[in-house]
Amino acid sequence: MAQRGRPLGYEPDKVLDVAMRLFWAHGYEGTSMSDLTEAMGINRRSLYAAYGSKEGLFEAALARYVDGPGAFPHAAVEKPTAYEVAECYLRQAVLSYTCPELPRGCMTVQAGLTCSAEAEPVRDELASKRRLGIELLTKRLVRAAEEGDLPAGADPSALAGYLVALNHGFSVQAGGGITRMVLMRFVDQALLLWPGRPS
Amino acid sequence: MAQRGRPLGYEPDKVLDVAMRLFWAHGYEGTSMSDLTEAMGINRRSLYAAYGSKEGLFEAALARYVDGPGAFPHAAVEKPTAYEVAECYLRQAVLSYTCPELPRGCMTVQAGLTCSAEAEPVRDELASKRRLGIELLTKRLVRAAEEGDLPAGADPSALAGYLVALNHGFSVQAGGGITRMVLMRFVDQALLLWPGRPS
DNA sequence: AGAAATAGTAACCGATCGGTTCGGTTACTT
DNA sequence: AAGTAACCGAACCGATCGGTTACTATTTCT
Repeated sequence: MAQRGRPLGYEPDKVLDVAMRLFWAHGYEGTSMSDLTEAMGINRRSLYAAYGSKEGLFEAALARYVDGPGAFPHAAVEKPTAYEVAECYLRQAVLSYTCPELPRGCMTVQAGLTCSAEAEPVRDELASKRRLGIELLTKRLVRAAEEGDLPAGADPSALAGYLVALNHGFSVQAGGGITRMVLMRFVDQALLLWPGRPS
Repeated sequence: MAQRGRPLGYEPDKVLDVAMRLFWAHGYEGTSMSDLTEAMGINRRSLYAAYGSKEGLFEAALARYVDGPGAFPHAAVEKPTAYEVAECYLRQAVLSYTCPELPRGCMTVQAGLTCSAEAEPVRDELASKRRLGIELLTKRLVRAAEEGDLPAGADPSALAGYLVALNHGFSVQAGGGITRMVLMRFVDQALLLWPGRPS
């Protein structure tokens, strides 16, 4: 049973990528439907047929982000030692947030920290995504503590929150124009302080 | 020469405080003129007579913020040792960002990380204010290094950027609903790692 | 060939955006 | 009493907001 009716006139992955970049760079409320349809090269009606609403499109774009440019934390927690997890997490964050081909910063931070009352569901969804990041690192560092990979008495969940705070701070700074080279020096500094390292 | 004509029907400090809180909680573009006039309890005309434009009002509100709730970095850099500077800076940040009587987070982070093209001057002004925070801490830590208050070889400017990144990350997390108690544990963790401390 | 299904386009919807202008009123100084 | 300045609500500006209606175009199935 082949597909019936007129085939799509655009490539879904490509136009969703365009939407992701717009929301990432200008935020949910800072991006208008006209901005989107113009940049995506598709008609308003086609967009609504595919995603139902602006919020629906945003959710699809956000999903694409966390599965693409924002997926590096999942790679980081695969590293064999806690130090390597922290190093990979922070360095990949800075590399991603200052990639010349992408908007600056982390989409989950940049796209909607605050908003009008109408967009609160979007803001809350972003906050929820950020909390998932803390949980991901917490689980990994709890395991590290069990494996004796952290100094005795170190608090895995506090360390996870600390790393994520640094990450989000780098997003803010990258969005504000701080360069990759400078941010990487901040990372070097943080890694020098990692527990168990000579200080 | 005393004042002539009818006196102001509102208290400038109080209505500006209301505007500050609105911009802080909902961002520059997430706050409409109708939101502002309604909450401030003054007429649209009076608002334009006093501040000229929405952007003018925002600038006044932002100035009030950095001179009020956002002034704690200036107190922190007065502390006698680098460690006390860091401790005061981070703890006051978390206390301020989770104050029950105020919007969550730091206004310079929350009020406009991203925006539509029309509001770029506001976004850039906020980024500029954040850069001033890095400079303030850098100057203080350079002095600390000169005084032998930091381990030999420590990089004052990188440490400053690191502290500010943590600060901004705490703002993001506070805005996302992480509680004061939890954030303070993240601060404890960061302070345990401060260079020169036993790890 | 023709019906069914899906995607296309453009014009249009009411609501709201930031900002302005309108009289007309009120309060204080000289 | 005269003059000055700030108050008020409301109506209005063009533009844009997110979302929809009516209609046309292209494909596959029967």
